[in-house]
Amino acid sequence: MRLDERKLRILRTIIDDYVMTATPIGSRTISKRSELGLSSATIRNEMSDLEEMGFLEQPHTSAGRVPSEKAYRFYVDTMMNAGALSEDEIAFMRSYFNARMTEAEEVVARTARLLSDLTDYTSMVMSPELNTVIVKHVQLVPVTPGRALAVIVTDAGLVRDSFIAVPSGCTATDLERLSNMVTARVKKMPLHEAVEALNRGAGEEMEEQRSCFTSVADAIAHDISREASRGVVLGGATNLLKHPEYLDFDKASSMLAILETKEQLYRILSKAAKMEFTVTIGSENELPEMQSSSVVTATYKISGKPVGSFGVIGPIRMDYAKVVTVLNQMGITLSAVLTGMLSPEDKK
Amino acid sequence: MRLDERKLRILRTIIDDYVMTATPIGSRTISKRSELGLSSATIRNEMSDLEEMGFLEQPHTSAGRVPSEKAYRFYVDTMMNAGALSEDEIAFMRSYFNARMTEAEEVVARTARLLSDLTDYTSMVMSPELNTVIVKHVQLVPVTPGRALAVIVTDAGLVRDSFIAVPSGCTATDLERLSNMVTARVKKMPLHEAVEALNRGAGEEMEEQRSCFTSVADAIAHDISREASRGVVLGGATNLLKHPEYLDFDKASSMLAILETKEQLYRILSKAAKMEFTVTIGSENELPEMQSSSVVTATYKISGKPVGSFGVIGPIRMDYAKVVTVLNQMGITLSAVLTGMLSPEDKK
DNA sequence: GATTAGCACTCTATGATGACGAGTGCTAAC
DNA sequence: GTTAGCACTCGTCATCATAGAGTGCTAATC
Repeated sequence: MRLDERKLRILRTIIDDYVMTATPIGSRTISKRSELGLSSATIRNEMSDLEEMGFLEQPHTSAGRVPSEKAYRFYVDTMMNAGALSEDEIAFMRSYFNARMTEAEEVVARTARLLSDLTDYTSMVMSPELNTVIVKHVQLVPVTPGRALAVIVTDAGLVRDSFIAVPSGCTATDLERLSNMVTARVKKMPLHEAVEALNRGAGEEMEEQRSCFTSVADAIAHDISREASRGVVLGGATNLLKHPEYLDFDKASSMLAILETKEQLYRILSKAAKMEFTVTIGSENELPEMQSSSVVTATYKISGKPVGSFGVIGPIRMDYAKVVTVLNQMGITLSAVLTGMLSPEDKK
Repeated sequence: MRLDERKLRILRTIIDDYVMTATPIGSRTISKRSELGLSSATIRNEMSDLEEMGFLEQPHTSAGRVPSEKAYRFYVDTMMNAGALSEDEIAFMRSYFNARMTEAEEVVARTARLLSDLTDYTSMVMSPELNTVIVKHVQLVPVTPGRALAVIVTDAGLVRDSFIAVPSGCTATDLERLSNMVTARVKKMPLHEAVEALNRGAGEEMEEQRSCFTSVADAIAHDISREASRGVVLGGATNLLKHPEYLDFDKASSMLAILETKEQLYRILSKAAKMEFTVTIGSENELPEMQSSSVVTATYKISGKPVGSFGVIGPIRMDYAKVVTVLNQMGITLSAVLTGMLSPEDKK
């Protein structure tokens, strides 16, 4: 059977309508709504065909029909035209990030909020991945006699810090000298290489600071490994409850549990970070608990280099066109904001 | 009417039972459960009295009875014996905080998790309040030519940092000098005084670094004001859904919305931080959305100085005795962990 | 040949009805 | 003061009938 122009228009109308109303669509509704000027009987025949082809499903005999996952997949792949946001909307998005923001974490949090507000779905944003980023400078700041703060500055201008223990005999001057030594050691290395370099052990040149040295190495390694659990920020988790598909108690509950632990989300976003866009519909998701939801993701960049991803989670009946449009614009805006914020002097 | 020993025992049995089962308790149940050896008819009379006194309520004529808010209040104030956790449980709690943790934020996150796991309610933990804490040292770390990281070290060993903009002409040495100047200026001041001192403007001694100086002041002020939104960590938000009182959709939804924004929680915890313990039952809560829930909070200390609070949120039908016991022990453990972590050499 | 009107059929949602059971309050007996 | 007994209340649950939405099929129409 061929999927001719008329069938396409009918399918699109059904999808659009169902995305809005979340109730099965009957032939009469389509007959009135679409501009085809066909009677409900004709539509019925077409819908019957579409069902046979796997694009529609009937919850039960006397209900209307509902788009299948295959229909959404088809819609996303070939029918959807992802428009652009209006000037006003883009301006609004920009204005959401004000100049006062100084930390990447803050930008990430705002992004999550904005995404969930704009789409009415739940959003998730992975904070920038720094492994590919290059160490520029390490500074040890004395805190109490026994401890110091290790600040690791990277080329993109992002910063990681963590506490380390130092021998209590260490003076501020010692730390200063140690900072310089460590910096000399790891300068221009990507983070993970820097860890290795430090683990390789202290050279003879810093015999007496050996224990400090290993502390720094440990701290960095620890910091990187911890990233998994802290790297995802959620927005609008309660938006889930706005959609009738989550009225089912167990569904809502298991979904919220997944959102809460964040580890799964981190996995999803990490995987998605490899592609500019991903749309994962229902059973295409790996997690069983997510197979009645859909996930759309996009990536963002700093100075042209992809460093993280973000996305929304919602029911399979999702307004994919709108979501893709918003995510697309958000990727552009977010990349610009981060690039501008972190390296104001080298906007390319 | 007097509240004699027998009435007390009956009331306690009803509360205990209701906390477990969440279903109204009938006279027959009590007659069997309690060791008083009384018939259901007698219990009925007593329950009728208790209802007249305002301790019990009937959802409808032919249901059992349910403790009123007044009953819980009375229970918490006079009947409850907050036991202690067993050695094993305390050991478990301790083991949850391992030695590798270096940042207060991480301890806070673990605490939230642990609290919600132990109680089955939703927990919230406010991260340490540093306003009362004294500035010890300010260090500026160069990041990119145009910006630096201002690290503020306090006497308790806690650290705040934020980015600031600096004139691009500034060299590392300039920053080093500036660090020393700023430190000299604000040393031994509480954070908010330090802000004022910095706002008062640069002295003549640092004419040329004036703009840096105000940047630092701004950054600190900004940092403090931002505390409200980032200072609360949630644990086990989905635990809410475990309790039948939140089966009502609107209730669950509005509650989750409150949890999500966190600002209200910050307000609650700030207020509660003034008292060692608080128990707020149902309509005693200020927020209308929370009047069908209860909140129990406690505080924690660093080196004997109260610096923050934490608590749980659950249905009015809460196991107050257990919650208070857990919070109490958690306060002790958390204080010890933080004190030990941040100033290992001055455990008092 | 495509389209449509008409109609029988299916299935859900809704609301009414009645039996059941849990629990109470009261009275009279112990 | 306590308890057995009983009538009464009220919510829950299952049953049943009805209305309405939607379909598939057939026959008539364009």
